[in-house]
Amino acid sequence: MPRGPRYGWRKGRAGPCPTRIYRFVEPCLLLLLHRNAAHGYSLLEELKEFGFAEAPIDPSVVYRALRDMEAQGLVTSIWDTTGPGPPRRVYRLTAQGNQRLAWWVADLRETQKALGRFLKAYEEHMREGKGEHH
Amino acid sequence: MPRGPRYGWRKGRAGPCPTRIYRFVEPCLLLLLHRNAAHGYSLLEELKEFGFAEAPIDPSVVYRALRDMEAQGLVTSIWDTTGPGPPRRVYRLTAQGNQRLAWWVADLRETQKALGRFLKAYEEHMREGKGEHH
DNA sequence: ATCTATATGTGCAAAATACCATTATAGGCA
DNA sequence: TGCCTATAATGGTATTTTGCACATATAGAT
Repeated sequence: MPRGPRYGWRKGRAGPCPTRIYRFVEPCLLLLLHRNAAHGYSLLEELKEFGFAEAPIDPSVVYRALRDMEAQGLVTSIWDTTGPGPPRRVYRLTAQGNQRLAWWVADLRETQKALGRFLKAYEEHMREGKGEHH
Repeated sequence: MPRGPRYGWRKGRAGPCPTRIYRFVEPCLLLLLHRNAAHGYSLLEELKEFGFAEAPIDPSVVYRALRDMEAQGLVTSIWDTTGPGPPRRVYRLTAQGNQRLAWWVADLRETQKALGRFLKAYEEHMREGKGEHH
């Protein structure tokens, strides 16, 4: 709802899609690749499972994330020229990527707790103060 | 734990403190000011309640957030020269700030849900696949 | 006189993201 | 053939948020 130069980024968006969490695409991609090797374009579709359907993510963000992750050794890629259409870069998770996913999960669980603390504090305050501020 | 140029921002920090959530200081400040009018330096202490103790926030972030919020009409400020030490800028919530807080709460509840979906997907996948990736 | 706590700021660089545009392959169709 | 669409990957750049270092000022304590 709020407007102004800070909300949202450009086009009435509430924030970075969809969770307001820094680099949230990375853990999502790691989890998807833990399930199966895949190429960027198909991952773009699979991401919708995590809320990237309501607030669609830009393809460039996904492709860049994948290349960054490869530079960090979290994934490896090979070109797949079989099948029709342009060649696809198929990514596969590494052992390092597996560790990074575990690290992300621990980190996101902390984030969830902090979020819970804030919302609980809000609700308790509102129960007492009846929504009025002085 | 992970290293590399992307983790953390500068000094082994995991991310923007402490929740990995964009602009998380703003809703925290709005809630604190909903409870009571206060000045920046005291808010800096009160923020620890929301997890800014383990990963201390830089004062400049708080002061900047307060001035930005004033520019947006979410808070008003007056100089308080009574009492010892340098003058303090005391902030008070406006009706708009009250609305913005409600908006933030709704937004953060969505974030919490998305986070829950991701963590649930992770746990379910791990229960089936026994942590091994192909 | 110097040190510390209180209190508020400024300037700058790094990182994440949105938005826009480009390149390329292949199939369908008028 | 020429045009359109889907698939697939990538590059450039402005905006936003944040971290970090630094500057300034008042007042009490040693």
